[in-house]
Amino acid sequence: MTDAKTKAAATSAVRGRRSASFLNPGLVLDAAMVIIERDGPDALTFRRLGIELKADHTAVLRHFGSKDDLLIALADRLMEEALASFVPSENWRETLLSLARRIRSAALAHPGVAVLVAARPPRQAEVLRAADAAIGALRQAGLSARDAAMYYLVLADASMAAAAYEAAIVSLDSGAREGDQRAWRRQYLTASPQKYPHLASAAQHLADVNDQDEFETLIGLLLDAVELRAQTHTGNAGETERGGT
Amino acid sequence: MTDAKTKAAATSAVRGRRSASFLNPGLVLDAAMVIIERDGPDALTFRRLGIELKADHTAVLRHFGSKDDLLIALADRLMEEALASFVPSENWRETLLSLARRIRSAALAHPGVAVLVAARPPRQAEVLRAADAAIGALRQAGLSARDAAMYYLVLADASMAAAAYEAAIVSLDSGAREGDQRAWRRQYLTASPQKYPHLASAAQHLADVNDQDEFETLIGLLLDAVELRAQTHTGNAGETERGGT
DNA sequence: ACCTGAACACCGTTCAAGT
DNA sequence: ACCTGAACACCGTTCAAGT
Repeated sequence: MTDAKTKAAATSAVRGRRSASFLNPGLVLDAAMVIIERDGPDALTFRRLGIELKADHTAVLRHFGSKDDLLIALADRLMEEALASFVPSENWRETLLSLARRIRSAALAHPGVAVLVAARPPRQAEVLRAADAAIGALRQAGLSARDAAMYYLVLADASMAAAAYEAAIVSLDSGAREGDQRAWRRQYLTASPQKYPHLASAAQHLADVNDQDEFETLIGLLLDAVELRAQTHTGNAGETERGGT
Repeated sequence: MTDAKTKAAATSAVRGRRSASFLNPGLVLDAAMVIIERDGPDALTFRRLGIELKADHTAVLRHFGSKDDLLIALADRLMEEALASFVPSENWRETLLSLARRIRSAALAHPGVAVLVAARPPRQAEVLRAADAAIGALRQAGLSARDAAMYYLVLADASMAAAAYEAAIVSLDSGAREGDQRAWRRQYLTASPQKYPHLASAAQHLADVNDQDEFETLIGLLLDAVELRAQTHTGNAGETERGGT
């Protein structure tokens, strides 16, 4: 890192120019985040990047081979931002809850980026650290290595999927989002109590739920069930009773 | 419906032509589904629709005002397909499990469509019927109307989000998907056991998990936790102990 | 009432040319 | 070693014109 910077500075000094290149991957990613958060995910184009960076729109291709490469790099940056300040707690539930909340916060802080990159697994050391902490927490709860692996995947993917889903709705242009929301509320609030008695009796409660409560409830339910299974297995004999593969 | 068809037939008879219009919304949606499943979600363009329908690419705009309108109609069709054959079971867990599985099956049968439309709530009577059955199942489990509303949303959105997440990964062009998969597996299978002891001990188990087992585990955990809370509340006094609003 | 086709303002990516 | 700018093969959407 420092080495590369030094070398770049030396090169430009030798050439007697301000710099050999005024663009670098970090600057491109900064500009990409700015564009997405300011103008939405659809606004991320090479031509807009060119304007933002005051360079020709094809110059970016010297640092990222394609738009897909740019998206993968954005995924890494988002995950790094989500997990950099994470520290495992002594309490295993706290550890897992903190990870889930960090994923959601990062996705909602940059919904446009989250929508673009949710399906791309990051290639980032931070993720290994978080995965290790999460699996450790599940072992601490009393689960076998195999169960811990499965429940880690369920928790991680459920958090990612729920966060991306919320981000996708937030990322719709506000016109479409409000139209959708209004249409759906109207539909269940005015549903026939004869045809849909259960829906009608719960309709007002449905309208009252907010997204954060829903996410917290989702994670809370999953952790409750994990805790229940960990206790059951411990109570049985410290081994799962299901047969091997 | 029949009325409109009759009128259209009469018009073409009067005109002495084969038909007043050879395009209609149903034909356009059929063609859109064919294109997406055959060539991927990015291939859904008006020009490709024009070729598929043997019409000018702007003719579609006579039936759907914009591409967004087309996507909303596709969302409706996908949800209708998922829920049309659904019948509630006497067992509340079966009812909820069946709904979750139907959502996943529909999304994986048409992953390209699912990716495009996951964030758009459908405006479809089938969804009201399913929501009523799901909330009824939760009441049957012993939950209050408010808890049933919350848990319905959690279950429905978790199913949708997980199905859309899986569909998004399936929809990546196979080159990108395999590269992602390989990179991520390699990362945790070769992770340093000193730095990441818990991850290293669970790595082989992580590699063995398949997507369907993961989805079933997710829904199983959620239903277990819902059952646990329903029992707890019933045991207390038939009322939740938390304060109002 | 529906379809056509030209046109407009955009895309990502390639490639020869500059410095 | 990096940037430029023309070019190519695409997009969604509009609009005057046909039948």
